[in-house]
Amino acid sequence: MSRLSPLAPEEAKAVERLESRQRSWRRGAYIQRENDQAEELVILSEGWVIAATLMNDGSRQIVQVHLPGELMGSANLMVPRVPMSLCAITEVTAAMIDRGAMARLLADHPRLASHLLAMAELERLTLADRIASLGRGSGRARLAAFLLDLLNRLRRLDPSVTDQFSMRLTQEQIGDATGLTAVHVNRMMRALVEEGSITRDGSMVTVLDEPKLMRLAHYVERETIDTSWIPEHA
Amino acid sequence: MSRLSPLAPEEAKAVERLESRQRSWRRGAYIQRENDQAEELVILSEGWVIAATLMNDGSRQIVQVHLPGELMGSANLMVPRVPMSLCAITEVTAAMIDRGAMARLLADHPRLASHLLAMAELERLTLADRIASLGRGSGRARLAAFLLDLLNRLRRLDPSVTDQFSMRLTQEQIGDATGLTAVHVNRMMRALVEEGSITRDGSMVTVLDEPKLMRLAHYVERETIDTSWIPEHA
DNA sequence: CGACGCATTGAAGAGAATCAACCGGTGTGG
DNA sequence: CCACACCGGTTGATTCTCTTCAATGCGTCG
Repeated sequence: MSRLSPLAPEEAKAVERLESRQRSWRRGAYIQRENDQAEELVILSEGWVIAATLMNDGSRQIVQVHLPGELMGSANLMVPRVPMSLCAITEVTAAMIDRGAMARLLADHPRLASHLLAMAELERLTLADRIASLGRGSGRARLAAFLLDLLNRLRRLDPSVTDQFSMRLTQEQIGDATGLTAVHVNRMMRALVEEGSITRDGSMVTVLDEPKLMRLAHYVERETIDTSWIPEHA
Repeated sequence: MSRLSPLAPEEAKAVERLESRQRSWRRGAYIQRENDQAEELVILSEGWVIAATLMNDGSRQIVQVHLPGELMGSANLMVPRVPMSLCAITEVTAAMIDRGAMARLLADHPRLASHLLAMAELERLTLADRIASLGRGSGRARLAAFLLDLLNRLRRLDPSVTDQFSMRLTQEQIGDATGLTAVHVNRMMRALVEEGSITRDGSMVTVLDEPKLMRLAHYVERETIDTSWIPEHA
């Protein structure tokens, strides 16, 4: 959260207290299941988590891939049932935050609502970009957008990341995220390799021609967010 | 906004003052253009507006259809450039809200940030549903979901709406929203008519078999939002 | 060793895009 | 007032992307 705009010391302390209740999950475990009673929000500290919804024909759509540091299930604050399953796709540790505790936090530190608002708006933009990618855009384009999104978010997380990262999703999961079948993901991945955009070595993906990928994906780099509108701390 | 949770009188007054600067646009006019300097948010009072982004291959993706009462371009508060064009598809009147005025409003009435947060989260859920619809789901399913979404939102807006509404988008625009071509929208629309799910008369669309449409669309009715977490007004 | 998860590859089929033409209504300028 | 252009909807024929079904290989783990 502090990446957006500095917190006052007592705000930071209050947030930290919330994060004390850490738990861990192994690969494949569900952190929250769709339609469960929504009691808690989750802050991801280690590992990758997917937010997905199951459709009544058995297919699955992965709506987001969460990386460490992100707040997950923020809608749980205000809906009675969990809208999307959260599933650990690697070893995961995360902090569970009670819905009531979150409400108290906002009551005690009203300025934090603005921070959450900024995060929510940012994610809304990301989702809008994903809608554009899914609605228009070939399989190759969707895949390119998906890879670039992951790469850029990992860069923000760890500045030592340059042009490669370890893909922690199976091709089946990539398909569920991009709206393709696993088979087609495989073929498109291969196509990206053959045209020289990327290379692969095991789970490692290296981006060779980023401008080309960006063009292919219609990728828009979202500019840094302006936080000057967040009220000053008293 | 007050539909979510009652506002204190002085909050309501402050919000109303913001909405005083009304303007109107004719069909087809742009209210905001992608990449413009982001100076203002917009509250829609009359008419329909689409939020769309243009891709570099010339195709367009409509991310949202805005109905009266909605806050549009809320991201403009925090990004330097308008992320998505707002285009009037009917006669439109709306209130322009200066970004600075919005910031002052949040500073003076910090509780309102919670309200905005609730609205943002709600829209995030809507966008997530749209992602699921676009990612998985045939043309018919996407179209069904699109129609049901509009119908249900119009119902919330005007309780006298039961099973029909006037579709204000052209088939080309429906295609841009559902990720299909205009031609295919036409065929799928026709298919929905032939299977007895809907009928059409001019721009009027009547839903004949709503349960069937909902099954087809994997439609999930989002439950009412819980606002008990919003801090009490002092 | 055998089961299983995951990546890979081939062949066939379905769904959607593309290209092209036509139609009715509406507006508009001569 | 009419001719014409234009927009939006409709339809047919063709092409292509992606899915589906099926089989194989490879590494890991019990």
